[in-house]
Amino acid sequence: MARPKTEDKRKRILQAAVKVFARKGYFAARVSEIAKKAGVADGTIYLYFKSKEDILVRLFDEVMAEQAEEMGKVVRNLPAAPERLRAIAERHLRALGGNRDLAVVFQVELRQSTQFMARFTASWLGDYFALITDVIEQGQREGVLRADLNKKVATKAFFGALDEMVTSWIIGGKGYDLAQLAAPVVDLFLRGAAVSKKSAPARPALAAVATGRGGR
Amino acid sequence: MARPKTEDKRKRILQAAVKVFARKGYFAARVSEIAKKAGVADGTIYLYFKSKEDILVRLFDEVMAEQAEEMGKVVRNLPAAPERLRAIAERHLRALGGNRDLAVVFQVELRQSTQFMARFTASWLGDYFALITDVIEQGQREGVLRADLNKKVATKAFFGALDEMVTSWIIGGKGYDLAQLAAPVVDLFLRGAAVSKKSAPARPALAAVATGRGGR
Amino acid sequence: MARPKTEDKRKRILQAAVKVFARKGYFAARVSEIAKKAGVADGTIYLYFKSKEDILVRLFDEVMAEQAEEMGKVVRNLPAAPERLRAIAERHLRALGGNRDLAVVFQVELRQSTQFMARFTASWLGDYFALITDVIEQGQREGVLRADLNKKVATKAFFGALDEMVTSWIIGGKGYDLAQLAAPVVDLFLRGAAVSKKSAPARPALAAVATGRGGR
Amino acid sequence: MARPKTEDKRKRILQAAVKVFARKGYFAARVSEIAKKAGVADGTIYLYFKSKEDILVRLFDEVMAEQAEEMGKVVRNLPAAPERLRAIAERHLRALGGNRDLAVVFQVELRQSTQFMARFTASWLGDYFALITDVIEQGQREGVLRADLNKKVATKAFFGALDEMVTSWIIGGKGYDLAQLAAPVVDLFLRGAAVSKKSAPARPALAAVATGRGGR
DNA sequence: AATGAATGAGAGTTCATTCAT
DNA sequence: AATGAATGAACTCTCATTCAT
Repeated sequence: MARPKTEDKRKRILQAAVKVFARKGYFAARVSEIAKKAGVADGTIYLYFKSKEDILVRLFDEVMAEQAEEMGKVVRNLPAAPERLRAIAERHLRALGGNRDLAVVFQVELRQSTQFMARFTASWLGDYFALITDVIEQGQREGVLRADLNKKVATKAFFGALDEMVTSWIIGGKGYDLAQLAAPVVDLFLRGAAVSKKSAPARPALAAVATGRGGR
Repeated sequence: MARPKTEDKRKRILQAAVKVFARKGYFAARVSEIAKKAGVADGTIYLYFKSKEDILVRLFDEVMAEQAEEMGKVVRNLPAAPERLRAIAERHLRALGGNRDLAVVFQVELRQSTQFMARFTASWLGDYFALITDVIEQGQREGVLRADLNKKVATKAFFGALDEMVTSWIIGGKGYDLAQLAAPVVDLFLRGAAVSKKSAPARPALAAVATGRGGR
Repeated sequence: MARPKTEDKRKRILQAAVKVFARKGYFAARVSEIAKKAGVADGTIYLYFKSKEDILVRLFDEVMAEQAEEMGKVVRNLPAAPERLRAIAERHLRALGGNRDLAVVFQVELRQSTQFMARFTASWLGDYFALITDVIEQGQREGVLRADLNKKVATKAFFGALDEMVTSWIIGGKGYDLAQLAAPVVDLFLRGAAVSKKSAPARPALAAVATGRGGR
Repeated sequence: MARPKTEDKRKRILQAAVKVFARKGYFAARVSEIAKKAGVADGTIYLYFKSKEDILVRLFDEVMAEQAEEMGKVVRNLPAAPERLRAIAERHLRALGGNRDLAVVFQVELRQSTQFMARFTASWLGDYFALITDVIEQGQREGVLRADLNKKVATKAFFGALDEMVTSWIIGGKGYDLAQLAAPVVDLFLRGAAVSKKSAPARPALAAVATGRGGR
């Protein structure tokens, strides 16, 4: 029964870290404050993590591992590329929209330095990008996505759009439901902003859906 | 001509700061290193800037003021919304793609903290977003952009896509020409990733899938 | 007995500070030198004191608290005003004459600024003045001290005389016994410097006491 | 006509220094602030003074030279020791009571360090003490002052009493006339605080003088 | 004589990390 | 495993002084 208590402590430290990093920023965050919030002694943190930076790294890794697994499941359960993209967007926005502190850490604190970013890109973010690229590729093979699309550009544009939704949501602090933006974002990604040259007066039905909210 | 030497010194400090911030990151950057690289004494920096943070802030403000002005000119000289978006994208990518160090500072260092970000958003970034939103609105009025588009979401998606191009370019370190991505990004933004349903009889089945509902 | 080591460390820092302040002066004193002399790390000082200034303030407060208590006891155990004044003078001179470094800190370093002085006056020095004034008042009521005396002026003159004995002793550096000056100072304060017009050939006994040494 | 302007500048610097030292304290005083208040450039100060400390030293020396001369005159013009002491006290208190800023510098700033104090004592203060001692000695020879008095102790007590009047006046900040304390202080010094045992009815005339006012 | 931009040495303080208990 | 007192390296900024003009 030693493990559960131990695991509990580790988790408490991680949760405390999310809060402190989010409120103060990684550099201004004090290890002693994380310890205090986690209800452990300063030194105890070093029984579970190598260093302050290690806390941030593990945080990212663990959240990402969880997300990656679920993301994989979700995608596998859907057949067509558009639905898959929609599901990805929704998960992405729901995961971060559900925990503002975590979102702050992911959007802001994890981007402290080129080295940090390069490292994360190399590990999890690379996988995420690969997942999106795969779906796009599949869409192209199946003929639902334009074959003349540059896959990499499309992948980055897709991710960049989602990423910006999250960042704006954090900064805006308006508290709207982030996940609701999944639909309009994916719709825009698929159909584009321009009026389809041959399409008639546009579909009023869809318009109603796509409009709606979407705070800044 | 009263202080060419003085202005020169100020500029040298700013340029040195870009380099040092880019290589070390804002926090790890040492004021003394900036001074050394600028060829001035440590104390001299404080004749031109209030603090280390002030250097970063001025850097951002001055680059942004310059960009904002040129961005305004560029947009005013073009009539249609699509061309304007293309011009914005090109300027955006060219401005950052032309100076990797500056790009690093803008993509990474300036996003150190929510406070920093909120502050920059409030000043220049807000104007930039407004400019994009205006162009989109105009396009909607003129009937070239879909009227059922959520302007804010579209603005963020547009910016987010560009932003991610820059970030990926920095991290990739591959050294390709960033500005070349302007065309595909804008094309994707305008036409979308999906195959246009009516342009060619297309595959009805798949088209139905791509249309689908508006999501959630 | 929970923290003999801790208390010991605090005391060692205070003692080291007295020495360093006395030799170098408050401003020129280096925190690192105090730490070294106390046998602790620089940072350790900040576990016990808020700042360099705080060391000085605590030093004063703690010495004064101790002195004030003993001074009160001494005075309460003596009935007549003259004896009480004599006891005060003796304690005052003995307290500072027993530790030259401490005396330097009290006579010189603590008077660095009007703010410092005002602050100390407001706290302990005010109490000390009040004690002296009380004794003088009592003497007047009892008819041993002249009723036409301005109490406040007398209080300041009494304190000023003692204070100057200490200062001169410090600067002179001759190393005589400061406490021996208590008798002549109080004698002068009580009887005055002038020849008592009606008093006969003067009292040889007291003269012997008042003369003695007391070099500057 | 070069000299007057130059002398004027030197004087302006000295006057500015008195104000700044008094308000900020010697250490916190900024040379640039003195320059600004004197209406000269920072560098100009170094044409007239060797260093910041030199300003303080000159300040003291010049004021003291002036005072010493006048003090000498005053004393020479009076025959008896008691009158001379009264004149000294009055000059002392009037000189400092007439210029609070100067008084602050003399009472507080000049006592920054044992070295400072020792130095000043060695030069002017030593002369001042010698003057007082001489007068006391003379009084003893003439039989107006007690022969059994320790001259040095009496000198210090006399000076200390005056010194404390000034310090209290500065700290109190009440703004009463400092010079008015000369009479009661000297009266106390000469006649003492105790009721003269044999002079029963006491001298009403002197009593009236000794009472009077006398700020806090 | 006067200027004031430039210099650069210098120190208080913080805080991640360690380690004796 | 847990503690938390102790460590000490590290860094921004200030300001007396200089010197080219």
